[in-house]
Amino acid sequence: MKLTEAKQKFIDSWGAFGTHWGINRTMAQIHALLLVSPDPISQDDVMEQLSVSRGNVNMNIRELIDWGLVERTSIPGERKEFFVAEKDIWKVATTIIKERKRRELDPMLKLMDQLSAIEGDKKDKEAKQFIETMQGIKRFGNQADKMLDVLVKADEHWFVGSLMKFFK
Amino acid sequence: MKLTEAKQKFIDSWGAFGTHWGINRTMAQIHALLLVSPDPISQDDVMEQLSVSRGNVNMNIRELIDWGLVERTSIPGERKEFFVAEKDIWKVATTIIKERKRRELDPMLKLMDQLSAIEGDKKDKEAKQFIETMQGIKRFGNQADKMLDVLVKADEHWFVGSLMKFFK
DNA sequence: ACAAACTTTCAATATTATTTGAAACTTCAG
DNA sequence: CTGAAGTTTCAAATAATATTGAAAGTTTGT
Repeated sequence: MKLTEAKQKFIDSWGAFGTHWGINRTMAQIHALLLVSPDPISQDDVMEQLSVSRGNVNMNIRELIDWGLVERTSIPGERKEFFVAEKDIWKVATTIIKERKRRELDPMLKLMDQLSAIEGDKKDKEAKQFIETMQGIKRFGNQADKMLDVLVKADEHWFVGSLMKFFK
Repeated sequence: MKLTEAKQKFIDSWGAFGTHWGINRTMAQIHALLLVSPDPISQDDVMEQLSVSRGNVNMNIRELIDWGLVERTSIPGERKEFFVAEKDIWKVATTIIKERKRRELDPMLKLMDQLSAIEGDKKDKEAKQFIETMQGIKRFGNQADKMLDVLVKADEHWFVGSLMKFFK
């Protein structure tokens, strides 16, 4: 396979992969493009290479920056803005974990707290089952939360070295 | 909060949560409904409680069964089929992890293998960076894969006991 | 074999999510 | 201050995805 073809395939697949995880295709594709671009690229570059509109590129790059996966940068002598993606996959992954935890897991756990505090007869089968389910999710979520916290704070080498041994 | 209200809130939130993770809203809602139903329920029950069509319920229940999260069951004396969800959240989570690993992570790693085997000059900056990125993803993915394998095979008690200590 | 009860399928339709593009806004050099 | 270069916004258009519902298929009891 030739480099250009491989790049295209990576961008397409990363985009498809994203859609399975609730990330919009274009955002994932822009991320992919930036991941395989050694040098900073501009909005116009992205527009051209992915054939998407200026507005779309602008919005999605903004979101990627918001996630902490992409940075603005400038090139001396150029008026335009350029962008680069974090290339270290460990950092990319921990950033994503951190953000999704904050945006989705944490609020979900807060909700479980509310929901397991319903008023009503604990003898009622429905109520009993409901409270148990909510608490089960809460307990599990808290464990996952703790685990991910440590994971995110850990250094890659420590993780790969000590922890991976643990994971056989 | 009253039980009925709490149930509804849970179903809605589980549905919204699902959409952020690439799972369609109705499928997640049906799952939620089954999670909080102590007894098996029929397609008609789901239709009524969620106000969705028979076809929709049928398709989404089928998919939930395919994922291993829901089971068909029958009630003596009843002609209809009834359904129950796995209630143990640990099992639910490991099932989902197993399935998504198989459906998404494994194929992605296979692709990375192909893509890091491009022909071309390793001196070329673009090619070098590309190969490095692909291998980085592959390495990370393999680690995650291994870790999730152990997690999935582990027993909850072992996990919570021994491993959680490790995760401070 | 018949028909009632129930389940499945899928083309048409509705809904939701994404994308466009042109106008408004900002920045900067001269 | 002016206008060219660049960026952002967002209502409208489009595309992707999910849902409906009626017809076809299946199972079961008599």
